[in-house]
Amino acid sequence: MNTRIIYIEDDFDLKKICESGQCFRASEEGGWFRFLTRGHILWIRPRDDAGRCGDPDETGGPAAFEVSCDGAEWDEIWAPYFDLGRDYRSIRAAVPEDDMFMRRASSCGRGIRILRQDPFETTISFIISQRKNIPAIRQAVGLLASRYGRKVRTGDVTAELFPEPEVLARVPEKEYREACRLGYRAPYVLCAAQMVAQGQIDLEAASELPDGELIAYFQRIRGVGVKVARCIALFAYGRTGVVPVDTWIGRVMKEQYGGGDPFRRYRENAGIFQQYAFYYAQHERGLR
DNA sequence: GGACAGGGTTACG
DNA sequence: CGTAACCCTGTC
Repeated sequence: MNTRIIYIEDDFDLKKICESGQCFRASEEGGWFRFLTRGHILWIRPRDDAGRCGDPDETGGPAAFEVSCDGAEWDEIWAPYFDLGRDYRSIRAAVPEDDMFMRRASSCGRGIRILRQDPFETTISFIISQRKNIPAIRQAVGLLASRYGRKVRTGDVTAELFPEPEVLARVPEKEYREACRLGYRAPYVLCAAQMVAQGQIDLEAASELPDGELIAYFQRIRGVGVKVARCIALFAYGRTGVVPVDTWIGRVMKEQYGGGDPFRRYRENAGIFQQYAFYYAQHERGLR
């Protein structure tokens, strides 16, 4: 594989990004991380063993990464995908002294980025996510990709891209139920794919809408409620002020803030802190 | 191997 | 506005 070296100055932790629960098809094999989006595949690994993860004082210079793509593809596809135009280090540094939970959470989640993912993939993935845990979501989304996605090849390794709306719109609901194990979500997925394929949902035009209207627009899809719509806004359209409230975040609000909303004060970065809090809550569970 | 919860949403009362 | 039902998978 032809590779080149790129440098990243800001927070950037591949493992945490994979685990952060926004993307369900990223993977790690033999030290290489694989990401997929919009017909592109990226293999990336830290150049030095520790990478940024092992930099406790945050004063180190840029971290080096080996990547499979050329410079143009990095700039056009992957830098926006990883939201590299945003300074997460400054955002973390601005947490007030009084918010100890968020100081711990953002420190623990340092390196996470809010990915700018494909809107169709994000919509389908988060419809599937309801009442599932992360391993189960990965399984279901992977099944869709392996059955209906176009294959791409890098050397002798192949991967399946996320399927096109037109393809998913023509799959019988029965097949979603029985072969893809989607259960009651089967009609939701079919409906969403059909609305996108037929242009009733315009994923391009949606990007022009303000946050509230964008969320309402996606709730027109059956099976998309406020939580999933907010996930789409945050993870596909970069609306970092939007906070999806799931059971984990709900628990944090109840147990750490007496039922109050700890995110509101962070305004346009509230969604980023939501992601730190989500990661931290999951991480704590793992350590119990 | 059974119980329980899991990145919710819809359709009822 | 609260609540049951929805289908299936991980995890203890």
